[in-house]
This record gives sequence, C-alpha cells and structure tokens, in this order.
Amino acid sequence: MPKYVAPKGTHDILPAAKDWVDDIAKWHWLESVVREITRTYGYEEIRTPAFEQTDLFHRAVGEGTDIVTKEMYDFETKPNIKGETDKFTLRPEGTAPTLRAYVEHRLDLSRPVNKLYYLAAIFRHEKSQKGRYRQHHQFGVEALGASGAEIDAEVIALAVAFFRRLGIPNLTLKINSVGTVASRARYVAALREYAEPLLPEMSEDNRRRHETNALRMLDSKSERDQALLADAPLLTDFLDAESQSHHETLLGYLDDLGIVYESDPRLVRGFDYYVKTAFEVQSPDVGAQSALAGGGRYDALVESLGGQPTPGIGFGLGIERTLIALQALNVKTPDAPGIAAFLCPIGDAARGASVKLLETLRGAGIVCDADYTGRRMKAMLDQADALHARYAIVFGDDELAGGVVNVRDMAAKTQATVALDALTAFLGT
RNA sequence: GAGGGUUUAGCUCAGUCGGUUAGAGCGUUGGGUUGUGGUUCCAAAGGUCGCGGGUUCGAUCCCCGUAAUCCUCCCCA
Repeated sequence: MPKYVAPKGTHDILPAAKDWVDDIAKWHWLESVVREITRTYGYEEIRTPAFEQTDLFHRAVGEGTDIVTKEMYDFETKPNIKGETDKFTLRPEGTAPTLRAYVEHRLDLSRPVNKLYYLAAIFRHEKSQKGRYRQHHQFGVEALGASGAEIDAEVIALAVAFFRRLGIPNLTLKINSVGTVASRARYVAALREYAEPLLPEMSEDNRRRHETNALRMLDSKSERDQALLADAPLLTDFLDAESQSHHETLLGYLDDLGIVYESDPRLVRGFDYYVKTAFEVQSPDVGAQSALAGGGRYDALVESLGGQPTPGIGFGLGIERTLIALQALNVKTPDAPGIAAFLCPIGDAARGASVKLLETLRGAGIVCDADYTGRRMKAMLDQADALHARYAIVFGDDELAGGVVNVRDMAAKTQATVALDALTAFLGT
C-alpha cells in the first residue's frame, strides 16, 4: 500500500519484529555466535566489496550453472570519456570474492594456511519464497593452503558446532566425494551415455538436466526417473584413488569427532569448482528450503583465478534459513539487557534539566534513557518497565530546587532521594 | 521460470448470502482528581477491506488483470 516498499525478495530488519528473520535482536545474537565460534576455531574475518567484475563469477562458479546463467545481478557502468564500461555483478556467493582478495593481496605469502570467514549479503535473482531471498546473508569460511582431510574435518566440525551452539538439534549432515575434475568428467560422460536411450521415457526436468547438469538427474523427485536410473553408474566407482583415500580419511575423522553423517553418493552442489569433499547440512524445520549450509573442497580454484596452486575448502551457511529454523524450534535466546536508568521528569523545567543529566550519566558510561514527551507518571514508569530499567529517576520542580532526584528501584519498589552530584556514583554501583 | 493458495487497523484475525457510520483481541495514547509502574477499569486514535479495471442501481464481498507473500516444483544458503 505504501508507495515505496522493499524490493521483492528483500527484507527490512527491524527492532522487535515478529519473525526472527526480521528481528535485529536475533541477528545480533546470531552474529555474536559467529564471532565467538570463528574466534574459537581460529578463523579471521575478511570483508570484500558487494560487487565484483562479472567475469570473476563466470570463471569461478561455472558458465553452465544456474547461478551464472540466470540468477546474477549484472550491471554495466556508464561509459567513461573513452566510451569504456565496466561489467560488474552483485556477489552471488562468497567464495570467489574471498579467493580473489586472497590472490590479489598475496595472503598465501603471509602464512602457510589462511583461515578466513565472512558474513555478507548475497544476491541472487531467483523466485523468492520463504527461506529463499534475492538478498540473503551467508556466514562462510574458507581454509586455504591445506590439502589434508584434517582441515575438511575442521571446517565441517565448525559448521556443526555453530548450529549446536545455537541450539538446533535435528540436523542431517550429508557428505559425498565428487572426485577430481577429471574423474567427475569421466563419470558425467558415462552417466549421460547411460541415460541417453532412456530419455524419451524420462521427465521433462531430467531431459533438461541431461543437457545442463547431468548429475542432477539422479536427484529427480520422479519415481519413474528413479526407476529408470536405478542401475545407473555410481560416482563412487569413478573416483580416483587419491579422492577415495581422502574421503575415507575424512569419514574416519568425523567418526572420531562423533559427528553423525549420512553418506550420499548423489549429493551434488551448485558450483562447478568443487572437488573431492562435498557436504550439506539440512534441517527439517525450514520447509522446502532445507539446506542450511553447503560446502566443499575446491583445490583448483585459486589457480584458476590466477593465484599459485592452492588447495582450499569452505562452506556457505544461510543466516535467514538458520533464523527460520531457530524460530520454528522456538530455541531459547538471551534476554535483551535492560538499561540502568530511565528518567521521569515532571514538568517542563525537569524535562529541560534531563538533557544535561542524561549526558552526564552517559558520559560516565551509565546506560540510560528518558521520557521526552511529558507524559503522565504511570506512562513513564510503564516505559521504564518495558525497557527493563533498574532504576527510574523521578524529579520535578521541588527536586530541582533542592538539587536532588528520587531514585526508584524498579524491582524492589523502594525509593531514595539522592543528591544530583552523587547520582553517577549511586547508579554506578 | 511452472502450478496453486492467501491479501480486511501497527500485529493476529473475524465479517458482510453485494446494500446506509467494516469489528474483536493484542499493541499504542489518554483518563480513573493535583507527581509513582508491571494487575485492573473506562475511553480514544488507527483501515481508500493490496492495487487497477469490469459486472451491477450499488462491490470490501462476484469476474478479469496486476503486485506482494506463502506452498509445491526448479534451484539453492
């Protein structure tokens, strides 16, 4: 009804919103857990621009992917004096920008392994629905420079610990190895060859997938498709020896960590750059958009972006989806901290005096607020309650004349007269 | 991108078999005698009934379109 509304698939985040995904207090809490968990695991924050050269994403994510072919927010700058333009894209994922910065600033020279995290807005032009937004936010980590399965285990453990720390119990960790680029290519070829004669009987979706993303055929929800592909070749059988042993080592580590996983030989991720490890964390509590986090290894990506050959692994985790799951589960969240004092000035003179009093208290680090509208006492004390104020400071002309204020302990319902020059000390204790 | 549902006050929802001033609860604000709360009582403010057309003497209610949102696909965080 208003003339201007937030663009489709975007959300305002407000104080005291009904849905957690729109409520700033929930975001602050979740962000604090992000800071805490990354610090614990030794990951440092990196912030990159909201947009990058369009070509970066074409190169990193893959030309044939849905994201690149139809979901990117591309734009071109106005021509400069020479008629040249720049082609940019709002970041549709977090890994490519992070690695671009890693390569650009030669972070590889600073230490053998770089462990980075980001918390950033992600943009994809998709049909929006609950848990799928055109602008959403992802917490992601990237561990660069280590090729062993130990770091795979750490990255996965971090994601699991994050959800556990938030209080989400029902999670499914799905894990797979998609092999090397070469072994996967061999497998895709074999799969397509196998499916080719069956295509006339398959669903329209799968005929399309056969062309664009053959691995996805195996994920078809059609029972007919499933039956037709029941004896299709398995990716597992095409894995090279190194990928296989890497995977087995990783699963062993996960067992050691007591992390329950579900091996899913058909798990495929949306980006072309994944090799070896691929994983996804799902929740049954967010409706159709059940993937809370997804990630994997990308050992060839840094090099393809112009850096030194560098192995890497990471994940992206949807903040909005996590909040939706948390709300669905009615997880307990920390109470908002109350304020120390709420001023209840009576009359114009007192209201004027509260300007200086507030500033004095705040200058001493005391969290306080005041009524600015000259309301009746009941209303002011109600507001003090709503703000969970420890004290209400009540004063009118009489108190001002005597250089004192009445300090009311909201919980104890007791009141004391305190000299103005002693108020800071009184409240500070 | 495909199919379907929903759309009435800030929030959650009633309602009008098409007919004069569209309701409730919560929330907000004021008041229950001069300046003291979380309970309670009274009252008020707040809606072009998503938007645009059509049918009709008359539409918030019927029809069409459109937008947002939700669900199922697609895809993904």
